[in-house]
Amino acid sequence: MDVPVWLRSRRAGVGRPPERSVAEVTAAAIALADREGLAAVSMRRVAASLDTGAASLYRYVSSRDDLLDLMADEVAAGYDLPAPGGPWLAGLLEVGRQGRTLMLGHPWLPELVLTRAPLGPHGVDLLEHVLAVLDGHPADPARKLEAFAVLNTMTAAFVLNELGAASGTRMRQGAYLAHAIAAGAHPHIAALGPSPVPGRFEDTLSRILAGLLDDQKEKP
Amino acid sequence: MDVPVWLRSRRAGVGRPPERSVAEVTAAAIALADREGLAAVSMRRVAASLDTGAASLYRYVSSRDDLLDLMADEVAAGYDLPAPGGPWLAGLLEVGRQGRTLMLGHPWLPELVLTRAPLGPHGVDLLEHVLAVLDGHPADPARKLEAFAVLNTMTAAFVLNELGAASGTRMRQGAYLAHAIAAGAHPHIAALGPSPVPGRFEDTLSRILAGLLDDQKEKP
DNA sequence: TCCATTCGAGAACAGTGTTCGCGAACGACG
DNA sequence: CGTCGTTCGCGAACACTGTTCTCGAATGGA
Repeated sequence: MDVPVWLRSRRAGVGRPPERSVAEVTAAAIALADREGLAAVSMRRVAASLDTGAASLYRYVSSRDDLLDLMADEVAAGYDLPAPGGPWLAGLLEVGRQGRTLMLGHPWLPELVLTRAPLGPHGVDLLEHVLAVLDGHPADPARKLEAFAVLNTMTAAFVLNELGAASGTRMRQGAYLAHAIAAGAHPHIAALGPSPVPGRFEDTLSRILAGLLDDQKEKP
Repeated sequence: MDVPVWLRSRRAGVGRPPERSVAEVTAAAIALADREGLAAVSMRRVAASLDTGAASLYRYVSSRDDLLDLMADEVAAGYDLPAPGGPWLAGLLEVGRQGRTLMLGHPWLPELVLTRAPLGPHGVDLLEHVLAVLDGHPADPARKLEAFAVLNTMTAAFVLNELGAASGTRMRQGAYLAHAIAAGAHPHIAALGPSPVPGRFEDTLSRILAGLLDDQKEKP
């Protein structure tokens, strides 16, 4: 289909009524991903967790990618957006904090956020909220949109690193780094000392957003 | 294997010599990805482009993921790193510029950079260069490492957007955005006007890096 | 000339996303 | 109640996928 997943035509009271709903399918896929990771979310496995066949899912979802988009947007329903007000940076940091919590609870989300940018209903709500937070700010609309994208991207990338450090994924790159140090020829890397760990999330995000938006010498 | 791809044991002059090399396999995979995208890089298709069977590739590469890591690092060989010197921000911006060019030439790269962080030999060289550029800078080692990660992540994310805008991928989210605007209830989004396009790459990157590193009130 | 060692690669396994087609189930209408 | 148009469920099939097993072939050093 050419049309986005979220506004496909609804039924017209005629014909056999469906036994399940898009929301149920999405919920099953999210539960499966939470339990066994994104790779386990195959049409057959999702269908099996609903006691049905893989082909049936295509009545609710037009492709696996659609299902992934639905999953991401559904999790974005978990944002608890406060009324905008107060300093804009604090408002954006709150969004980042909540995003990080959501992603830590659904470790498959960062990859989805980083590689596709589908903006379903809840994503649009989030964007609306960010724009509201930035309401009095003098920056270009384009720059505000950019700030929204940077906020999401950096949060996802940060959480991906956090999760990679928790599992042993960090070991693999660390192993080669150690080799590169031992081989000499990389003095600055060697001078770093023993694996300095990246800093706090909020501090980093705050600096980045401030650099992007808090420029006192705005273009006239 | 537990050990990274880049330092697996070399041959010992005994037995039948291999007919191909890791570099050849990597080059074939890169050529295929350039031509038909990352999804086309299957073991069978890469093998076919080398006139051999899929199983043979496992003599050079221990998994498809390994091959992807090799591809990413091989492209990173294309950086032309100048001697460090001059203002650090200009040095980092030059790295970003070159990274963007590399990624625009290999549209499958951003996804790889965003979702995995394997740091092969050329990635390590790049890190060494960035640390050299940042040599006199007073920031923590951890923050310098973070700046390196942010530089790569933001470049990849930016190029991914650029590529998505060039193809019709942008249409899909734009379509739903338009619907959200028409439905009311999102006044700030509606106030943005007709699809403001994100700003220039170097300007954005410059602001972000400056915010991250150029803080005059460093912690004592 | 052996022969340990390595390489090449066909065959097979256990999956994958997606499409087709048909029987079954339903709401509205007569 | 019976019919009818429409929709749904889903088994079967297709064209792939990554990976492993296996075994014959090739090789260079002794």
